[in-house]
Amino acid sequence: MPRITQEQKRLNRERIVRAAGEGFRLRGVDGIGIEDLMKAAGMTHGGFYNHFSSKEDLALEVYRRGFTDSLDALAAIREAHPRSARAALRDMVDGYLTADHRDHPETGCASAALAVDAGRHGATAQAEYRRGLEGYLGAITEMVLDRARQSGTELTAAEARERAVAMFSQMVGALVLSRAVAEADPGLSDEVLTTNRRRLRQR
Amino acid sequence: MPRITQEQKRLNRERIVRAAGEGFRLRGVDGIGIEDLMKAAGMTHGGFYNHFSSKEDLALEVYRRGFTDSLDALAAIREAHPRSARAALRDMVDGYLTADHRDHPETGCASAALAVDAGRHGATAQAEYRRGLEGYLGAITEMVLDRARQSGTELTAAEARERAVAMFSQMVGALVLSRAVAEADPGLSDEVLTTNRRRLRQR
DNA sequence: TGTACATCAGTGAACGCGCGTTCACTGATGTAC
DNA sequence: TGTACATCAGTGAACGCGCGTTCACTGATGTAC
Repeated sequence: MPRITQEQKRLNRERIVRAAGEGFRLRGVDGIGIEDLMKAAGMTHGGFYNHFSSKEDLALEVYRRGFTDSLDALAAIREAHPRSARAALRDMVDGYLTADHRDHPETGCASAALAVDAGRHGATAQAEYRRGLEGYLGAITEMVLDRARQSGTELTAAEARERAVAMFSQMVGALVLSRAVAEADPGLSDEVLTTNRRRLRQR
Repeated sequence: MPRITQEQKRLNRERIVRAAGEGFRLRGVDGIGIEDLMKAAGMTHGGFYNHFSSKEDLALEVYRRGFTDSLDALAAIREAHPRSARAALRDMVDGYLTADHRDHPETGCASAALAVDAGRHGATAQAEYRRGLEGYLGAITEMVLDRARQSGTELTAAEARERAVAMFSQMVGALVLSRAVAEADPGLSDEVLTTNRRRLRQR
């Protein structure tokens, strides 16, 4: 059957990256093999090296893309509330700290699912992760500034950034902790989500 | 040379658990092998199965012990400030969110280093993790209650628990994020630590 | 536009390595008398 | 208390499996004329 169209090749590569994005989030970079990833992408494992020079190379691509979906989602939330950054922030927090997000790391935030992996996989991986994190923090900072502006409150850019960093740290920690006990203690897991949602809403 | 004393066997087992505690925190349960762990414990790999029935069995032991050191440390902090829970809480946060703790996950908080692993390794692992987490949250809740009592403020147990959950979530998230970019962007990594330290101190 | 040939993406077998686990062996420890 | 024997913790080789990676092959695509 091969050879295939250049366009088809591009699509196939895309499917590998997507499958890896889900597999790595769910089971960790070390927790899933190339054969399984390629199977999930609908191919056999041999062709992998037509697209990537190594598994590590693929992991870097996944770290690089990891935040783009999240940033798109954030942008959509902001567009849905053009006149109220307060409402947008509330939607962001409420959407982030849900049972659904906890139960589906494979399609969720890269920051929470890949943070520990990135920390362990060296400076190159971290550099990609870092770019996404900065983008995310920057977007939240803007939202915090918008909210202050819209409510007529005084707020320096530095203070807004501080709030964004603290807010996002709490969001990530809450998601990670709720996942860590999700199967063993659903009640505690839910408590972590709802408590953090409520308290983050109070800011 | 073998056979050895029963007491010596107990000590050897302890060294394996300690080495695994550090190795798993640093490189993940899937990231380090039994040969390396046994070498770190000062033995050859063959004897491993005199102590544990499988690697998973060892991982459970590590999860089980993971929080005891942290809980001991917390108890020490509380004893150091018998009259001021406010000071104890400040010490806890300041000690947790340091560059030293970030740079040495192998001897640090199990919650932050093993959370993602525990989430991925099924209900048995999570059950052990959960016990430690509950202990930690319980201790922080008590400290928050003590602080309110000492300052003459009204505070329900439920409200104290909420504050403890939110506080610990933020601490874990901050540590995880700061580790995820530590090598690639030390400035950002430090910012995450200091910002969260400052904001947590304001509660 | 048609033809002839080079290219190359996917296939599936194979390689080599490391990992978790098993095993025969050793000899000091534990124990039964 | 002493002796004779069973036990069993550590050693290091070996096993089997899965993983990341390589490779010969195929045949449709891309391209040169």
